[in-house]
Amino acid sequence: MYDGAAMVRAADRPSGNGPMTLRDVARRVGIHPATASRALNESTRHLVSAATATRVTEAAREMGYTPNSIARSLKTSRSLTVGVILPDLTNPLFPPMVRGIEDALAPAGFTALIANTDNDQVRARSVVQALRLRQVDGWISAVATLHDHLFTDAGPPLVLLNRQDEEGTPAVVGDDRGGIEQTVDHLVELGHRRIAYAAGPQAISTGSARYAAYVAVMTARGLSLDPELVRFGASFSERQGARALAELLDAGGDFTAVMAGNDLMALGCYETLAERGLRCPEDISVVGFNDMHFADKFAPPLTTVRIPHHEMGLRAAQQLLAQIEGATSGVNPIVLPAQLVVRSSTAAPSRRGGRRH
Amino acid sequence: MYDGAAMVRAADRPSGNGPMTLRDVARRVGIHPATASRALNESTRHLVSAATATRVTEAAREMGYTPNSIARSLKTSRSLTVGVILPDLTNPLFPPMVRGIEDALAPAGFTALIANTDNDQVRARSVVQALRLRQVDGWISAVATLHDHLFTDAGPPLVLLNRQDEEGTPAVVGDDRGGIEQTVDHLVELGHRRIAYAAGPQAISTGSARYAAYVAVMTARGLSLDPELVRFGASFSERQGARALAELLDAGGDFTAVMAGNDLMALGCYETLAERGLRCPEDISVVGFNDMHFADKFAPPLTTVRIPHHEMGLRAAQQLLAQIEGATSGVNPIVLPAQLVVRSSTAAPSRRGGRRH
DNA sequence: TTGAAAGCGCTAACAT
DNA sequence: ATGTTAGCGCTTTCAA
Repeated sequence: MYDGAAMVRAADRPSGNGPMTLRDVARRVGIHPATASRALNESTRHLVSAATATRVTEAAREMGYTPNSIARSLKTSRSLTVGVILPDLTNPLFPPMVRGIEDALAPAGFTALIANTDNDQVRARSVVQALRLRQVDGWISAVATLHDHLFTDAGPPLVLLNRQDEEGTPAVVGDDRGGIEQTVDHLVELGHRRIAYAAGPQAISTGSARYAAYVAVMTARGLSLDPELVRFGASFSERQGARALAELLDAGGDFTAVMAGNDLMALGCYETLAERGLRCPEDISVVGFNDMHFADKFAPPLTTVRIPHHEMGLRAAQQLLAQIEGATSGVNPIVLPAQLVVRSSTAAPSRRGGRRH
Repeated sequence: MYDGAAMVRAADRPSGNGPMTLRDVARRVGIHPATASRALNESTRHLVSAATATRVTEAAREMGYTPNSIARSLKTSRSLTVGVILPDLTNPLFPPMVRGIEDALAPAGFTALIANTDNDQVRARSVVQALRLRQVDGWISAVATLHDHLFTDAGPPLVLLNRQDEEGTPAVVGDDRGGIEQTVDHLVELGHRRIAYAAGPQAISTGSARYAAYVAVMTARGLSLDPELVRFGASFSERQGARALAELLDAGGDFTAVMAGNDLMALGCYETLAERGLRCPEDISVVGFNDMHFADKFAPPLTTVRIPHHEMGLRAAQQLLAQIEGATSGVNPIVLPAQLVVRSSTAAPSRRGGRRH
């Protein structure tokens, strides 16, 4: 029989003097640690008599016992952690997604380990490595670069967030096509016909998807697709947005509205317009993408496409949890609806039918 | 002798089929796992012959061995993780701090576990509990509420970030007093005399510290401290900033400038001004605090006090690491310099010597 | 300098 | 329904 039938030394801490351990609880109740373990775990509680179950839970509570998750992980080889790889936490796009991820993970007892790559391949490798050492049970990645194989070598499951790859990796994305459609239609309704596109980097899936959507929708609406109406940014940044619009203006495409790859690029467009003495929206309308935090606070408040960031994080985490549980991925990718938010950066083109610079 | 003298079965994986283990490496080299452990760990490498050291490191690299940090943690009772408690990740104040924390932690092999409290006491308890279960080796807390005792029960060390308590807990903060001083002097130089204060919540240390600094500096400069020049917000939010300024205007204090508790509140002030048909800075100058991301993009670009967010995170993490190593805390709190950034939300008061509403 | 043995705290297979 | 046994992978005395 287990040695602790008669017990309770001073302060219920028969063993050492560290934190409470399962043995301590078991000894207090006069049972075997394994039984205590069964009583304390939801999934095995039914293996134990109701009476002992309550006695154990009670004792654990009284003694302030908290299970050692490290020991549990070692035994079960599950860390109950998920690695979340982000290009840049300071981009306001991501915090709401992180919140969504945490909200989905917490009820399942999982914790997110957040890591920034800083848009740097080298740093990306090192953070992934660091998290791999921590034995994460799964990955959520929002890093930008296509075709990376950081995770694929037979590691734990991966879900992509706000991006897709070409190998059918499970992914949760916003409806880029729908957002662009609404944007073009909004501009057309205002009277715009020549609509320029300051595209994001084409190596990033959202960049290429949105550009493809622009091409498709413009074509479908019978609008001009002149090459001088499109310029590409090398990254989703203000600087690249500013540069792209500057090039568009220099190309003389004679447009009355410009759609930017995302909100940061739209902000860059604002800068270029200011530099050139052009007004938004009077001279040129600007539309962003993402409806990031504070998009309504800029000058002028930005018309942009809202994608449900929080829900995207939520769904990505749920999808990942399902895979960790062994589910095979269902519909893929999961596409969440986009919604145009009209603010003050778009208006009917000026009477003169074009801008001057 | 250890059983693995003759070894190397297929694929160097004599043991099961999971990931490489220390035993596998040892077996490959023909030594005892303990020796391999010593060879692989920086701090014990000197206990082992240079020859074996290289052979082991070599083998480990070739075999793609990565140590199981869970097992290591169980043995050493150190998780090499730090819990970071934030009120709200979506507040642009925090991502740069998080980056600073990560930058300090990574070289030491530590990982940050980020948790949001959402400004909610209940949620705070639950996230702290969740991280406690993960056996974090230390805490960094930027949560707002004073006098909370979430951590104090003899747990691992705690460093406060961007806040202080009254018990001398190690803390890293910005120089609120210096920032306010520069702000007041800037406004005075522009010609302002009646300067209102839309204060942050006084239960939060930054809120009360900045308000106290306002009182002290105004007094020192011989400026009016009329009660109708001060209103308090219940939180550091746009809504509360808007409300505070509305109340100030209604109180008729006849001021020409308003200092806000932080940038978010300053943004709220913008809203109220717009609602009342007042212009910034022509009618009323506005100053924020923090120089958060995009403060330069608002309408008008916000004059505000920059505090070194990244460095604050860095220093907090360094301080924490030192304590984890057993160091006793040195100078406390660590106060990092603030710097007024003048943009376009401040200007000389209008000729008429006051605002009208 | 290396090997042997023990054990961190927990859970799971097996036995009763 | 409960106890026994073993072991997750590692580090750390202790001995040789």
